[in-house]
Amino acid sequence: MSLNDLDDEVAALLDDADQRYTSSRRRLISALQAGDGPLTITQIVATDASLPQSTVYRNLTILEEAGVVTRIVTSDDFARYELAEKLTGHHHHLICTACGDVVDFSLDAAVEATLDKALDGAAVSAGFTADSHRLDLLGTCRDCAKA
Amino acid sequence: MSLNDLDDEVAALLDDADQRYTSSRRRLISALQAGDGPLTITQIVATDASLPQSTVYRNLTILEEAGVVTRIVTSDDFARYELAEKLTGHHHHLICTACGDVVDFSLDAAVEATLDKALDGAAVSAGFTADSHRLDLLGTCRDCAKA
DNA sequence: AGCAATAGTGAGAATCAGTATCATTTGCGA
DNA sequence: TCGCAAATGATACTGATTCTCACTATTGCT
Repeated sequence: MSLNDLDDEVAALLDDADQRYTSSRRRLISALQAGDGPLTITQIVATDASLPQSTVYRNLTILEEAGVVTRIVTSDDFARYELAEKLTGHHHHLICTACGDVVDFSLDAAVEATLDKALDGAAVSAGFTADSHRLDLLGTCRDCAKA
Repeated sequence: MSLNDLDDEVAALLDDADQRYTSSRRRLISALQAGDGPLTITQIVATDASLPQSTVYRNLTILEEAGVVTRIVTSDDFARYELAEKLTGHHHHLICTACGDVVDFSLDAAVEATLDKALDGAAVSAGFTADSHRLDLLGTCRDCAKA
Protein backbone atom coordinates (compact mmCIF):
# COMPACT_ATOMS: atom_id res chain seq x y z
CA MET A 1 0.00 0.00 0.00
CA SER A 2 1.47 3.34 -1.03
CA LEU A 3 1.81 6.18 1.41
CA ASN A 4 -1.08 8.05 -0.17
CA ASP A 5 -3.39 5.06 -0.22
CA LEU A 6 -2.53 4.40 3.40
CA ASP A 7 -3.31 7.98 4.21
CA ASP A 8 -6.68 7.79 2.45
CA GLU A 9 -7.55 4.53 4.18
CA VAL A 10 -6.66 5.91 7.61
CA ALA A 11 -8.67 9.05 6.89
CA ALA A 12 -11.68 6.92 5.96
CA LEU A 13 -11.40 4.76 9.07
CA LEU A 14 -11.12 7.79 11.32
CA ASP A 15 -14.06 9.41 9.58
CA ASP A 16 -16.14 6.28 10.21
CA ALA A 17 -15.26 6.58 13.88
CA ASP A 18 -16.14 10.29 13.97
CA GLN A 19 -12.57 11.22 14.65
CA ARG A 20 -10.40 13.85 13.01
CA TYR A 21 -7.17 13.06 11.23
CA THR A 22 -5.08 15.61 13.10
CA SER A 23 -1.42 16.31 12.64
CA SER A 24 -0.46 14.36 15.80
CA ARG A 25 -2.26 11.38 14.38
CA ARG A 26 -0.58 11.77 11.01
CA ARG A 27 2.80 11.83 12.67
CA LEU A 28 1.93 8.71 14.64
CA ILE A 29 0.90 6.82 11.50
CA SER A 30 4.05 7.95 9.81
CA ALA A 31 6.23 6.75 12.69
CA LEU A 32 4.51 3.35 12.70
CA GLN A 33 4.84 3.08 8.94
CA ALA A 34 8.57 3.76 9.17
CA GLY A 35 9.31 0.95 11.64
CA ASP A 36 9.96 -2.61 10.49
CA GLY A 37 7.84 -4.02 13.29
CA PRO A 38 5.58 -2.87 16.11
CA LEU A 39 6.93 0.05 18.16
CA THR A 40 6.80 0.88 21.85
CA ILE A 41 5.62 4.27 23.07
CA THR A 42 9.20 5.02 24.03
CA GLN A 43 10.40 4.26 20.52
CA ILE A 44 7.71 6.46 19.01
CA VAL A 45 8.51 9.39 21.28
CA ALA A 46 12.21 8.93 20.55
CA THR A 47 11.52 8.96 16.80
CA ASP A 48 9.39 12.09 16.90
CA ALA A 49 10.26 14.12 19.97
CA SER A 50 7.58 16.69 19.21
CA LEU A 51 4.92 14.17 20.24
CA PRO A 52 4.13 14.40 23.96
CA GLN A 53 3.68 11.08 25.71
CA SER A 54 0.11 11.73 26.80
CA THR A 55 -0.92 12.51 23.24
CA VAL A 56 0.74 9.36 21.97
CA TYR A 57 -1.09 7.19 24.50
CA ARG A 58 -4.44 8.84 23.90
CA ASN A 59 -4.24 8.80 20.14
CA LEU A 60 -3.00 5.24 19.92
CA THR A 61 -6.04 4.21 21.93
CA ILE A 62 -8.30 6.14 19.59
CA LEU A 63 -6.57 4.76 16.50
CA GLU A 64 -6.95 1.27 17.90
CA GLU A 65 -10.67 1.77 18.48
CA ALA A 66 -10.98 3.04 14.92
CA GLY A 67 -9.27 -0.12 13.65
CA VAL A 68 -6.23 1.71 12.33
CA VAL A 69 -3.59 0.28 14.64
CA THR A 70 -3.22 -2.87 16.72
CA ARG A 71 -1.82 -3.15 20.21
CA ILE A 72 0.69 -5.94 20.70
CA VAL A 73 1.84 -7.27 24.06
CA THR A 74 4.85 -9.55 24.10
CA SER A 75 6.48 -10.41 27.41
CA ASP A 76 8.36 -7.36 28.41
CA ASP A 77 6.64 -4.52 30.20
CA PHE A 78 5.95 -2.37 27.16
CA ALA A 79 2.98 -2.50 24.83
CA ARG A 80 3.77 -2.10 21.15
CA TYR A 81 1.66 -0.74 18.32
CA GLU A 82 1.59 -1.45 14.61
CA LEU A 83 -0.67 -0.57 11.69
CA ALA A 84 -3.66 -2.91 11.52
CA GLU A 85 -3.37 -5.98 9.29
CA LYS A 86 -6.19 -4.57 7.19
CA LEU A 87 -3.67 -1.91 6.11
CA THR A 88 -0.44 -3.88 5.97
CA GLY A 89 -1.55 -7.45 5.25
CA HIS A 90 -1.45 -10.53 7.45
CA HIS A 91 1.94 -11.18 8.99
CA HIS A 92 3.67 -12.56 12.06
CA HIS A 93 6.37 -11.53 14.50
CA LEU A 94 9.88 -12.60 15.29
CA ILE A 95 10.37 -11.74 18.94
CA CYS A 96 13.86 -11.57 20.37
CA THR A 97 13.73 -12.92 23.90
CA ALA A 98 17.02 -11.20 24.71
CA CYS A 99 16.37 -7.57 23.74
CA GLY A 100 12.59 -7.67 23.27
CA ASP A 101 12.69 -6.30 19.75
CA VAL A 102 9.97 -7.38 17.32
CA VAL A 103 10.29 -7.76 13.54
CA ASP A 104 7.63 -8.69 11.00
CA PHE A 105 7.64 -11.72 8.72
CA SER A 106 5.16 -13.64 6.56
CA LEU A 107 4.43 -17.26 5.78
CA ASP A 108 3.41 -18.49 2.37
CA ALA A 109 -0.26 -18.79 1.60
CA ALA A 110 -0.33 -22.60 1.57
CA VAL A 111 0.95 -22.83 5.12
CA GLU A 112 -1.50 -20.16 6.25
CA ALA A 113 -4.34 -22.09 4.65
CA THR A 114 -3.36 -25.35 6.36
CA LEU A 115 -3.10 -23.52 9.62
CA ASP A 116 -6.45 -21.79 9.32
CA LYS A 117 -8.15 -25.07 8.58
CA ALA A 118 -6.60 -26.75 11.61
CA LEU A 119 -7.43 -23.80 13.84
CA ASP A 120 -11.04 -23.73 12.71
CA GLY A 121 -11.35 -27.36 13.70
CA ALA A 122 -9.91 -26.69 17.12
CA ALA A 123 -12.14 -23.68 17.65
CA VAL A 124 -15.29 -25.56 16.76
CA SER A 125 -14.59 -28.43 19.10
CA ALA A 126 -13.98 -25.98 21.95
CA GLY A 127 -17.21 -24.08 21.27
CA PHE A 128 -15.17 -21.06 20.35
CA THR A 129 -15.94 -18.52 17.63
CA ALA A 130 -12.60 -17.93 15.91
CA ASP A 131 -11.76 -14.42 14.91
CA SER A 132 -8.10 -14.34 13.99
CA HIS A 133 -4.86 -16.00 14.95
CA ARG A 134 -1.58 -14.78 16.24
CA LEU A 135 1.66 -16.60 15.57
CA ASP A 136 4.97 -15.47 17.00
CA LEU A 137 8.40 -16.96 16.66
CA LEU A 138 10.49 -16.62 19.80
CA GLY A 139 14.25 -16.67 19.58
CA THR A 140 17.33 -14.53 19.37
CA CYS A 141 17.95 -11.80 16.82
CA ARG A 142 21.20 -11.46 14.90
CA ASP A 143 22.51 -8.65 17.10
CA CYS A 144 21.84 -10.46 20.38
CA ALA A 145 23.28 -13.72 19.05
CA LYS A 146 26.54 -11.87 18.36
CA ALA A 147 26.73 -10.33 21.82
CA MET B 1 2.06 -36.76 33.31
CA SER B 2 0.72 -38.07 36.62
CA LEU B 3 0.59 -35.91 39.68
CA ASN B 4 3.50 -37.75 41.24
CA ASP B 5 5.65 -37.57 38.15
CA LEU B 6 4.90 -33.90 37.90
CA ASP B 7 5.89 -33.45 41.49
CA ASP B 8 9.18 -35.27 40.94
CA GLU B 9 9.95 -33.27 37.84
CA VAL B 10 9.24 -29.97 39.59
CA ALA B 11 11.39 -31.05 42.54
CA ALA B 12 14.25 -31.85 40.17
CA LEU B 13 13.97 -28.53 38.34
CA LEU B 14 13.93 -26.60 41.59
CA ASP B 15 16.89 -28.55 42.88
CA ASP B 16 18.82 -27.68 39.72
CA ALA B 17 18.07 -24.03 40.40
CA ASP B 18 19.14 -24.34 44.07
CA GLN B 19 15.64 -23.67 45.23
CA ARG B 20 13.55 -25.50 47.79
CA TYR B 21 10.22 -27.10 47.05
CA THR B 22 8.33 -25.43 49.87
CA SER B 23 4.69 -25.83 50.72
CA SER B 24 3.74 -22.48 49.15
CA ARG B 25 5.36 -23.62 45.94
CA ARG B 26 3.58 -26.96 46.09
CA ARG B 27 0.27 -25.22 46.48
CA LEU B 28 1.05 -22.99 43.53
CA ILE B 29 1.88 -25.94 41.29
CA SER B 30 -1.27 -27.65 42.41
CA ALA B 31 -3.40 -24.62 41.61
CA LEU B 32 -1.85 -24.32 38.15
CA GLN B 33 -2.33 -28.03 37.53
CA ALA B 34 -6.01 -27.74 38.42
CA GLY B 35 -6.78 -24.99 35.88
CA ASP B 36 -7.63 -25.77 32.25
CA GLY B 37 -5.49 -22.90 31.03
CA PRO B 38 -3.09 -20.26 32.33
CA LEU B 39 -4.23 -18.50 35.50
CA THR B 40 -3.96 -14.91 36.67
CA ILE B 41 -2.57 -14.05 40.10
CA THR B 42 -6.08 -13.08 41.13
CA GLN B 43 -7.43 -16.46 40.10
CA ILE B 44 -4.68 -18.25 42.00
CA VAL B 45 -5.25 -16.27 45.16
CA ALA B 46 -9.00 -16.84 44.84
CA THR B 47 -8.42 -20.59 44.48
CA ASP B 48 -6.14 -20.85 47.49
CA ALA B 49 -6.81 -17.97 49.84
CA SER B 50 -4.04 -19.05 52.20
CA LEU B 51 -1.48 -17.84 49.67
CA PRO B 52 -0.56 -14.18 50.20
CA GLN B 53 -0.22 -12.15 47.03
CA SER B 54 3.40 -11.23 47.59
CA THR B 55 4.35 -14.87 47.99
CA VAL B 56 2.51 -15.80 44.82
CA TYR B 57 4.30 -13.13 42.81
CA ARG B 58 7.71 -13.98 44.23
CA ASN B 59 7.38 -17.71 43.82
CA LEU B 60 5.98 -17.56 40.32
CA THR B 61 9.04 -15.54 39.34
CA ILE B 62 11.30 -18.13 40.93
CA LEU B 63 9.40 -21.00 39.33
CA GLU B 64 9.66 -19.29 35.98
CA GLU B 65 13.43 -18.89 36.34
CA ALA B 66 13.66 -22.55 37.24
CA GLY B 67 11.77 -23.46 34.07
CA VAL B 68 8.76 -24.86 35.92
CA VAL B 69 6.16 -22.34 34.84
CA THR B 70 5.70 -19.94 31.94
CA ARG B 71 4.43 -16.41 32.09
CA ILE B 72 1.81 -15.57 29.49
CA VAL B 73 0.78 -12.06 28.57
CA THR B 74 -2.32 -11.63 26.47
CA SER B 75 -3.88 -8.20 25.98
CA ASP B 76 -5.61 -7.48 29.22
CA ASP B 77 -3.72 -6.06 32.16
CA PHE B 78 -3.08 -9.34 33.95
CA ALA B 79 -0.18 -11.72 33.46
CA ARG B 80 -1.08 -15.41 33.50
CA TYR B 81 0.99 -18.41 34.48
CA GLU B 82 0.90 -22.04 33.39
CA LEU B 83 3.09 -25.10 33.87
CA ALA B 84 5.96 -25.12 31.38
CA GLU B 85 5.44 -27.05 28.12
CA LYS B 86 8.24 -29.37 29.18
CA LEU B 87 5.82 -30.61 31.85
CA THR B 88 2.49 -30.46 30.05
CA GLY B 89 3.40 -30.89 26.38
CA HIS B 90 3.25 -28.40 23.54
CA HIS B 91 -0.09 -26.66 23.19
CA HIS B 92 -1.75 -23.41 22.19
CA HIS B 93 -4.30 -20.99 23.56
CA LEU B 94 -7.82 -19.96 22.76
CA ILE B 95 -8.10 -16.40 23.99
CA CYS B 96 -11.53 -14.86 24.45
CA THR B 97 -11.30 -11.22 23.43
CA ALA B 98 -14.48 -10.45 25.38
CA CYS B 99 -13.74 -11.82 28.85
CA GLY B 100 -9.99 -12.43 28.57
CA ASP B 101 -10.19 -16.06 29.58
CA VAL B 102 -7.62 -18.45 28.15
CA VAL B 103 -8.10 -22.16 27.43
CA ASP B 104 -5.59 -24.70 26.13
CA PHE B 105 -5.84 -26.66 22.89
CA SER B 106 -3.54 -28.73 20.68
CA LEU B 107 -3.00 -29.17 16.96
CA ASP B 108 -2.21 -32.49 15.37
CA ALA B 109 1.40 -33.40 14.82
CA ALA B 110 1.32 -33.08 11.02
CA VAL B 111 0.19 -29.46 11.18
CA GLU B 112 2.80 -28.70 13.82
CA ALA B 113 5.48 -30.22 11.62
CA THR B 114 4.43 -28.16 8.59
CA LEU B 115 4.41 -25.08 10.72
CA ASP B 116 7.82 -25.70 12.27
CA LYS B 117 9.35 -26.18 8.86
CA ALA B 118 7.86 -22.95 7.54
CA LEU B 119 8.93 -21.05 10.64
CA ASP B 120 12.48 -22.34 10.44
CA GLY B 121 12.70 -21.02 6.90
CA ALA B 122 11.43 -17.61 7.96
CA ALA B 123 13.82 -17.48 10.92
CA VAL B 124 16.85 -18.31 8.81
CA SER B 125 16.12 -15.66 6.21
CA ALA B 126 15.75 -13.05 8.97
CA GLY B 127 19.03 -14.05 10.64
CA PHE B 128 17.07 -15.18 13.65
CA THR B 129 17.81 -18.17 15.88
CA ALA B 130 14.43 -19.80 16.44
CA ASP B 131 13.67 -21.12 19.86
CA SER B 132 9.97 -21.88 20.03
CA HIS B 133 6.73 -20.61 18.61
CA ARG B 134 3.57 -19.29 20.12
CA LEU B 135 0.23 -19.64 18.42
CA ASP B 136 -2.96 -18.19 19.83
CA LEU B 137 -6.45 -18.23 18.48
CA LEU B 138 -8.39 -15.06 19.21
CA GLY B 139 -12.16 -15.12 19.32
CA THR B 140 -15.17 -15.43 21.56
CA CYS B 141 -15.78 -18.21 24.04
CA ARG B 142 -19.08 -20.01 24.34
CA ASP B 143 -20.17 -18.06 27.43
CA CYS B 144 -19.44 -14.66 25.92
CA ALA B 145 -21.08 -15.60 22.60
CA LYS B 146 -24.26 -16.38 24.52
CA ALA B 147 -24.27 -13.06 26.37
C1' DA C 1 19.68 -32.44 70.06
C1' DG C 2 21.52 -27.63 69.85
C1' DC C 3 23.29 -23.95 66.99
C1' DA C 4 24.45 -21.02 63.63
C1' DA C 5 23.84 -19.82 58.82
C1' DT C 6 20.99 -19.57 55.10
C1' DA C 7 16.48 -19.49 52.63
C1' DG C 8 11.60 -18.38 52.57
C1' DT C 9 7.65 -15.69 54.18
C1' DG C 10 4.32 -11.91 54.12
C1' DA C 11 2.63 -7.24 55.23
C1' DG C 12 3.30 -3.03 53.58
C1' DA C 13 5.91 0.58 50.86
C1' DA C 14 7.69 1.84 46.43
C1' DT C 15 7.77 1.74 41.36
C1' DC C 16 6.25 2.90 36.93
C1' DA C 17 3.46 1.95 32.54
C1' DG C 18 -0.65 3.49 31.49
C1' DT C 19 -5.02 6.44 32.28
C1' DA C 20 -7.73 10.41 33.75
C1' DT C 21 -8.13 15.37 34.50
C1' DC C 22 -8.63 19.94 32.98
C1' DA C 23 -7.31 24.47 31.44
C1' DT C 24 -5.87 25.88 26.99
C1' DT C 25 -5.70 25.61 21.97
C1' DT C 26 -7.34 24.21 17.46
C1' DG C 27 -10.32 23.72 13.63
C1' DC C 28 -14.84 22.79 11.66
C1' DG C 29 -19.58 24.54 10.53
C1' DA C 30 -22.82 28.27 10.23
C1' DT D 1 -15.74 35.86 11.80
C1' DC D 2 -17.98 33.54 15.70
C1' DG D 3 -19.12 29.88 18.58
C1' DC D 4 -18.59 25.33 19.92
C1' DA D 5 -17.05 20.75 20.12
C1' DA D 6 -12.86 18.18 19.71
C1' DA D 7 -7.93 17.79 20.52
C1' DT D 8 -3.88 18.92 23.05
C1' DG D 9 -0.42 18.39 26.67
C1' DA D 10 1.22 19.16 31.34
C1' DT D 11 0.27 16.99 35.44
C1' DA D 12 -1.99 14.04 38.91
C1' DC D 13 -3.63 9.54 39.67
C1' DT D 14 -4.26 4.36 39.44
C1' DG D 15 -3.20 -0.28 39.96
C1' DA D 16 -0.42 -4.47 38.71
C1' DT D 17 3.92 -5.76 39.97
C1' DT D 18 8.31 -5.42 42.54
C1' DC D 19 11.01 -4.29 46.54
C1' DT D 20 12.00 -4.09 51.57
C1' DC D 21 12.76 -5.95 55.84
C1' DA D 22 11.76 -7.99 60.18
C1' DC D 23 10.47 -12.52 61.25
C1' DT D 24 10.12 -17.66 60.72
C1' DA D 25 11.49 -22.16 58.99
C1' DT D 26 14.86 -25.29 57.28
C1' DT D 27 19.36 -27.13 56.38
C1' DG D 28 23.99 -28.59 57.66
C1' DC D 29 27.31 -29.09 61.13
C1' DT D 30 29.12 -30.86 65.50
